[in-house]
Amino acid sequence: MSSISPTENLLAGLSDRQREAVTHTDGPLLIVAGPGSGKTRVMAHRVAYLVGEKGIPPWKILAVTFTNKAARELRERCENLVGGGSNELQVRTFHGFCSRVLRSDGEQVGLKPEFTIYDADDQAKVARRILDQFDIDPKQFPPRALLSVISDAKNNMRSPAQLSRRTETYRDEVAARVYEAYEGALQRANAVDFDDLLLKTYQLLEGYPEMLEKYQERFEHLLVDEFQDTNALQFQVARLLALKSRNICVVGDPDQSIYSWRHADPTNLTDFQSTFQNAKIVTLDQSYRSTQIILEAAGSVIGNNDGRMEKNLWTENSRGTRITVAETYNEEEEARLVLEAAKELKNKDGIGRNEVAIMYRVNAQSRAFEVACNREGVPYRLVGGVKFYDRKEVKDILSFLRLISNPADEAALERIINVPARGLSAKTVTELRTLAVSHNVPMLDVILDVTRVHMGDEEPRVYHVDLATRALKSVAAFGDLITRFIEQSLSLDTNELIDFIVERSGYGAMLREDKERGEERMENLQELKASAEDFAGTEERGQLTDFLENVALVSDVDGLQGGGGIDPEEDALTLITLHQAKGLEYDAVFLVGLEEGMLPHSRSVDDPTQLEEERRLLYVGMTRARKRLFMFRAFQRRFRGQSGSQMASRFLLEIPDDLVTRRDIRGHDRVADGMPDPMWTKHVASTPAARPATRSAGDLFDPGDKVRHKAFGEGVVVSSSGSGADTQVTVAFSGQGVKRLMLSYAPLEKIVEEESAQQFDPDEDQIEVQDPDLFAP
DNA sequence: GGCTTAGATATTTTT
DNA sequence: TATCTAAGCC
Repeated sequence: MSSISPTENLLAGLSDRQREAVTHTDGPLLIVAGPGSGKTRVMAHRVAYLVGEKGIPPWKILAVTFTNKAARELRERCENLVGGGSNELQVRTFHGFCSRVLRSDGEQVGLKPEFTIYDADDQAKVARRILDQFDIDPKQFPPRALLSVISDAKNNMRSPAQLSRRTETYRDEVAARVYEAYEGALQRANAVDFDDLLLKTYQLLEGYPEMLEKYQERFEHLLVDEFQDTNALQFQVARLLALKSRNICVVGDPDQSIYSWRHADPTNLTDFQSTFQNAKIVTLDQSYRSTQIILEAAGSVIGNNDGRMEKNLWTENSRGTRITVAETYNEEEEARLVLEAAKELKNKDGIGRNEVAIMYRVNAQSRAFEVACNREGVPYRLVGGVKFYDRKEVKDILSFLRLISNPADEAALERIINVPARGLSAKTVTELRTLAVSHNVPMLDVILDVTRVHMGDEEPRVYHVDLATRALKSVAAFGDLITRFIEQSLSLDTNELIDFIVERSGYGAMLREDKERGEERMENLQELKASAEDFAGTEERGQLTDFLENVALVSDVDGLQGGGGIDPEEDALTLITLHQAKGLEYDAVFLVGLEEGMLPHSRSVDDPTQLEEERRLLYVGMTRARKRLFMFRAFQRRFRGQSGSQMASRFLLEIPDDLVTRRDIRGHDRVADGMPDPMWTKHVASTPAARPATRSAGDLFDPGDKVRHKAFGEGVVVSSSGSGADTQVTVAFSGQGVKRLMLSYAPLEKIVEEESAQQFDPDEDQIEVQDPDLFAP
């Protein structure tokens, strides 16, 4: 314990606003925290203040975050401030907290304590099976889409019956039927999906007053992080917990709400204020992170969103360097130039690779950067990618564990019933399943019934299984295998159990057969074993459930790096999606792919609401940067094997010119070169007079000219912009709509008089300035 | 029962 | 381009 007064110590380095947020401990509090305003710091100090100054026991404080990473970080910072006893502090993710509640009190809502948490894969499998049963064509009703309707329903707290009552289309009706069957399947499997964790917790608190009281008594203070990304259910759970004490503190930034597609509902911020009347509002708008220029630019972009909770970020940091906006030819060059710039940052500005991130809208964009990094020998860290627990072999062995822990877990059973192959065909499995469904018992019960008789039990079978002797034999063998596993699970630590399963199930033998990837897969299983060792030593069945819960809820396993894992110490560039970048910061940030269709994403452009979310996404990206920000755009991009060219992102036009340095393909300052800048050329017809005097290929296409394109047929030029190789031509094709084409790539013919025309070679990289006379009749 | 192949399909994904 | 699924074949 420090000799200085704890409070003095705690509040010392805080701004007035931050201090206000930390010390307002009675009643509801809303902290609107801009990027880089020190919100984690405030939350940690608040907890420390509650414990140290207000004498609240740590176990009576519940802090909920969205990610495990955020939870870990907050916990660590609290522990540093609070010291002893802080390990009883409840810092959890929403789902982690709910899971905890349901493990101890879930019986009330129909859950046994060993319930399984189904992941997206399991859900899809359940849905597909139901479609099969109902004889619904999965092409017409993709399982994903149905699951999304189900998820919507759950998030609106609607039961299958309620959903079916408000169906409007045939699709809704199908969804309602599938929903009902889906719920039945999960119920039978003693399983929940992620939405259920929240929904069932809500139902528990809402429907059982003694439960509500218990948890309200337990948690005197509640903190909720990233409040702008909470969904309706999460808000309801938080609301119920805090209804009595009213000691609830939520922290969020509506401008960083980027998960509405996952039911996040930013109106929770206003709902919060009406639910908890007289909530104090503290706005943290001083950034300790970014330069003035970066903040100004980000501010002017986000300023284009309507109905915002106005908030002007400011900083005492230096003005900083202008934002570099660069345009490249294609994604390859984009990658090359980004790496070049990163190298320069390292050499000239002393910004190491660890402090540099490349951020993009969609995962597929990482590819060009990976290729370039590999070619140049630049180490990189790819965030995301195939997760360790998503690997096939890991999932397979986990399914054995799940089945052992929860014998009703049907998704697990079906995954491994015939892996490795043990003579249980799809037909056999269907027979077993049908029987199980009709008797409303877990499939494993039927299997074990067959096994029992097969092993010589005199008593006749309970279920009438209509299968050939050979199949029955296979079923019995499998049942026997699982029985042994369950027996072993009572005395073995989970890591030992994994060994036992791998060997006895034949999985190990199967991997040893596989010359190509077997070794690698076996190594992954060794890693799985290693991760289970952390849980060893406690009561066996409990440790198995804990381990499985951890696997289900804690997807980002650090220490379990798997493939592509890079030593955290290594000086490597970070490749990351904009979504994943939330909450992180780097000295230098490269935002790439700033084109219409990419950012904003093409699926968002015709919905103003979604468009605003795209803008927030860019805002999040921009505000990750401490010192330097680069924004890249490619003229042409290969996407799904096809290349096409897009206009520059509209968002680029929202950044004031005086905050920006523009560079062209060759890295030249465009303005200095006196070149017209296609990126800033608005998409309107240019008058001949506005074009540069120099004759170039671009001038060959004037508005009104007739042209022919290999794929699109004949059309009329609407406008052209840029010059030389950079020329873009907009053409209205009959029946094909208006297309924007890169002259140097588009196989575009000009129709002069009758048939005389010039064809540009689409494979030519650079187009030479053509003599216009060539086109004379 | 498992392998090969054609055909379709394609944001973001904290849990 | 890559990835997945269903169907087709041995």
